[in-house]
Amino acid sequence: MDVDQNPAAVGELFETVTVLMMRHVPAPDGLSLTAAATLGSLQRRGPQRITSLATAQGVTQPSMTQLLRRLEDAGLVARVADPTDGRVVLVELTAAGDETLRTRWNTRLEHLDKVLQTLTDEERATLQRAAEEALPVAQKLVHSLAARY
Amino acid sequence: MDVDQNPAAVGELFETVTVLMMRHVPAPDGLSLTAAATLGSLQRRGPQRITSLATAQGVTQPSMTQLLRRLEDAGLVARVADPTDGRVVLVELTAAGDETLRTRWNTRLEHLDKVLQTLTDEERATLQRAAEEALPVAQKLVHSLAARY
DNA sequence: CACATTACATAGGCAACCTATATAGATGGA
DNA sequence: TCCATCTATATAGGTTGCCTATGTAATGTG
Repeated sequence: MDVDQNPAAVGELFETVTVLMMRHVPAPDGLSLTAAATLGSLQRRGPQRITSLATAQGVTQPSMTQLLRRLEDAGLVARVADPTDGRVVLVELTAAGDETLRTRWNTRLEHLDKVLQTLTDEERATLQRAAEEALPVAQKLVHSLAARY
Repeated sequence: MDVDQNPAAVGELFETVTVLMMRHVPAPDGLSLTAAATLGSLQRRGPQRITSLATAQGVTQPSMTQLLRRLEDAGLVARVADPTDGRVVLVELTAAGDETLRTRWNTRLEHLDKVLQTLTDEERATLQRAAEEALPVAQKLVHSLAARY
């Protein structure tokens, strides 16, 4: 198969996947994309300051402050003072936040799985194979892009 | 490579791609995901009624009415009376809407391409190959899900 | 010690979704 | 024909999540 057969395939696939995930896979906990990604970052990297979280998610600091207030009201994150700098507020994931994130992931994965059942075995295998090849590359991409902080 | 090595690879890839597209690829025209997808539907399938567009995009009819008012104010769509049914409003893409959609696609593709340049040649080839395999399957998925109307 | 810088919070506004409801046209039966 | 009902869209009012502009407290610096 010629590699240059469809140079826009990556773009088309990415747009298609985005529509699929945003429109057709529910977020049962009502978490927005930014909220879920922020919790995910706290889960993977531990407590972080608000400005860092804002930069990593590509939103302004006031937006992140507001989002974190909602997440704190919901008991999913907690604010901790930074002992070395009185201006800084460190945000950490609570046990409830961790649990919510795990449940969200499971629920979305189950739903996606159900959606994938409408495909043939062969189509599913194709998708599986392609995903396993592409995943590390895509993760490297997002990681390098989110690392501006 | 074992197909069952990472059963959640599809889910992880799809979440990763969604974050990449929603957070790191700009929408220069300020079109929301729903707005762009609605214009795309009008471009591919021609004039449609408001209720159909709402169902296809998974939003309520009032939300679609409101979105279309904004798009109409921006000159991207036009309302046409249905000669056979006085209640119905058919919505069609204007020339400006068509142009906006093409520009959006090109801009986003260019940006994505720039982002992909941070990868090695080999990684890009892997992504390209995987995308070409997965694209038809993903398109079939979204099409069957959006076809509830 | 005064002044700039940094980290976060607050205020006010807009976009894009929602539910509930109103209105105009179509349709079907007495 | 006429009235009731259904259908397609519009309107009203509320929430979330983003924005810019600005305020405040802590830190660093000449």
